[in-house]
Amino acid sequence: MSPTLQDIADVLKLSKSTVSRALSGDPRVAESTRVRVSSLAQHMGYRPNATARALATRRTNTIGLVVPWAPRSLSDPFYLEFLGAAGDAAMRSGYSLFLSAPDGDGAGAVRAHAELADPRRIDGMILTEPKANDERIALLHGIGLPFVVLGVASDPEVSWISGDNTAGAFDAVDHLISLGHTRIACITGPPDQTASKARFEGYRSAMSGAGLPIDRNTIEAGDFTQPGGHTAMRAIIDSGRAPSAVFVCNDVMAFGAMRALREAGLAIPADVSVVGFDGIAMAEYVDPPLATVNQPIQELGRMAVQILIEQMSGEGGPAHCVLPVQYRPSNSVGPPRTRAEAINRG
Amino acid sequence: MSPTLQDIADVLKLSKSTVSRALSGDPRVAESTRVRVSSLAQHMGYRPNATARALATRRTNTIGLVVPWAPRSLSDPFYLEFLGAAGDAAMRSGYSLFLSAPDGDGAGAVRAHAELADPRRIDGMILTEPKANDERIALLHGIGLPFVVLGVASDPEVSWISGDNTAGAFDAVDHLISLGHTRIACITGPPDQTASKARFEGYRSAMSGAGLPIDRNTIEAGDFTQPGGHTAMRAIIDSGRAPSAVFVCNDVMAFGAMRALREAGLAIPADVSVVGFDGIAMAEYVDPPLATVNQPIQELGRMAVQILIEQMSGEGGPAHCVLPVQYRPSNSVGPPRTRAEAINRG
DNA sequence: TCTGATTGTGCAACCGGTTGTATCATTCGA
DNA sequence: TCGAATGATACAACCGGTTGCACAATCAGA
Repeated sequence: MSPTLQDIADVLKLSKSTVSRALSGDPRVAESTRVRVSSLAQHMGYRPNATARALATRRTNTIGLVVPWAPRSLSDPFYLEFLGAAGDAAMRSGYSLFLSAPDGDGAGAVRAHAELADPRRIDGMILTEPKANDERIALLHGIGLPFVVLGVASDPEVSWISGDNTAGAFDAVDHLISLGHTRIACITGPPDQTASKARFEGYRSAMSGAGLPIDRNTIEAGDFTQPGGHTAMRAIIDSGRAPSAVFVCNDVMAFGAMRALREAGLAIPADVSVVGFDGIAMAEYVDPPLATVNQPIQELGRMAVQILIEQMSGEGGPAHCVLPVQYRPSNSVGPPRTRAEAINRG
Repeated sequence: MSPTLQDIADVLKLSKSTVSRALSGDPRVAESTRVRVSSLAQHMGYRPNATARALATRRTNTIGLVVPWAPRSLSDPFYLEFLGAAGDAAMRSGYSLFLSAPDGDGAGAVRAHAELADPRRIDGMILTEPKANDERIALLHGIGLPFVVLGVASDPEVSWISGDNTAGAFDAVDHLISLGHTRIACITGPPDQTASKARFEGYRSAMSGAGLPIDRNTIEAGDFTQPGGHTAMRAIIDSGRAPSAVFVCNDVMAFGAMRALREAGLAIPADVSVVGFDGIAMAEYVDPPLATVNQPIQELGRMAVQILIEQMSGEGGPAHCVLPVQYRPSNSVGPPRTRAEAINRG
């Protein structure tokens, strides 16, 4: 058993309250006592029991994070990077990370949030993949637990942080348009997620801004996974006239789409240009390197923790934070092939 | 504030001990009382305070997991998948996951383990990326915290679980040899990690089993990251005679190596065959699809939790578990090009 | 010498559960 | 009718910290 405050107090013939105060730097204890206590504590290898402290202070110094693991997150490096950055930032601020990985999207996820939030294991929570009318947000509001959403929440009372989805998507699609593409497909994420909508909105706005029509046959909903991107791309190819470019709402789906294009004998970018979204490390390592919209993933993780800590301290109102993203062109995009265009038009 | 046992007791004019026993199904409370208590608890939305319970029972029902985030883990989907599976398995067994993501490999990581283990926040720990004489293992042993290692530990007292690194590497290299390759390079992981050594041993054993010499110039140590694989492959290419195949000790490095090969104008697999290790989802989506050794990643996660739970229950001795892996050929490997061989020999 | 700060420490309650043991009211056998 | 066995519940200690308040000791000023 590791030593307790009482053990130290016994040795020094002090009370445990004095020992507690000495270790916490309370100015009321004499300097000499503080020195004796802290050196003995050091020597005995004393470490405060986090559970007992949490019970007494009603603060756990722990942040909860729920990463739904199906179907998306498990296969998406975006989350690991976010997780790592958030965990690191939390640690630097004296917080730990409590992770829950429910294997479902619906009721299971809601239950997971409740089981994390309600037994007061955590002081605050980071919520990922928000949906339009998200049950989980209502739940946390009801419990009164501070939280921050990774993504955009419609309720102005809710704090959130997000990359600039719409602007990033706009820039990417605008670049395609500037290269001369007119038939630009789009593979979206799950329609109920706010990030999907925002990115699609950027696409839509760039297209209509250039006076380009949107062909329903070139819009497919994916699920943010490689197989999802693959299936969606295949559906677009099979639907008839192939587009000369495709904007995919995340990198992982873009990888699936690239594979579908290769399988169909279409060259990238000669036949079809591909752009992704997120800027995960892997984008630079596929062939050709994937043009994508760089999100400041680590910054998102750090800021999410920072905002959450502010929320937990009770100061200030809800924070809404949009971080700039940067479109990064690469060899997966190029001008449309005139010949292909001609064939398509024919 | 959510209601406590005392609140329920007050309403029903019972003592909190009776309420506690009623809710835990103690046979000593009358059936009628149990019904009254549990229906009121339900109605009031009672949820036991996990902290208080942990303090009283000295069990936190929590498993700690330290994922060092630099340089490797952040960029490696292997860990996210493992994490998800472990988290899910833990949840099903009534445990939660405590995550720590120190940003360093050395002292920082040791400290992170200590800070997680010592304040008795957790009942057990999963330790990743073991090294030859791992300080962290000694630390946990000293504290007396049950733990399981993801990877092989040399101390027979320590429980561990691992894919069959040596056999997997052997099979992969043996396949290359059977295709006619004789100059086979190897990009290893960090030399101090046991997984690196075991995989290299499989490589070495396949080579010597076939009577093939190992050229020092074709062995490079990487760091399990894409850039690391890229740098290592470039070093091998620059060292003089290019190999006709390369065995890379994890998939992520293999992606980096593939890029280096492309940059050097070498075709895969026509000029150089490439094999990875891990079997992450992304391996199927690069071009050409990467031949790799499939690890049962989710199974590893589940089993790690299971073994740990056994350790925590105190039953039985240490468990050592090797899960079979499966070499999966793909288009990134092919027979050596005769012409290239001829040039190389010349 | 007495009063009143000032300083350093101890006491005890509290956080919200769990659990060993005592108490009380029945019911049963003799 | 009495004592013992049984069943249901209450009491109180405990887990290991934190914290409000009381109290003792020291010291300066009157």
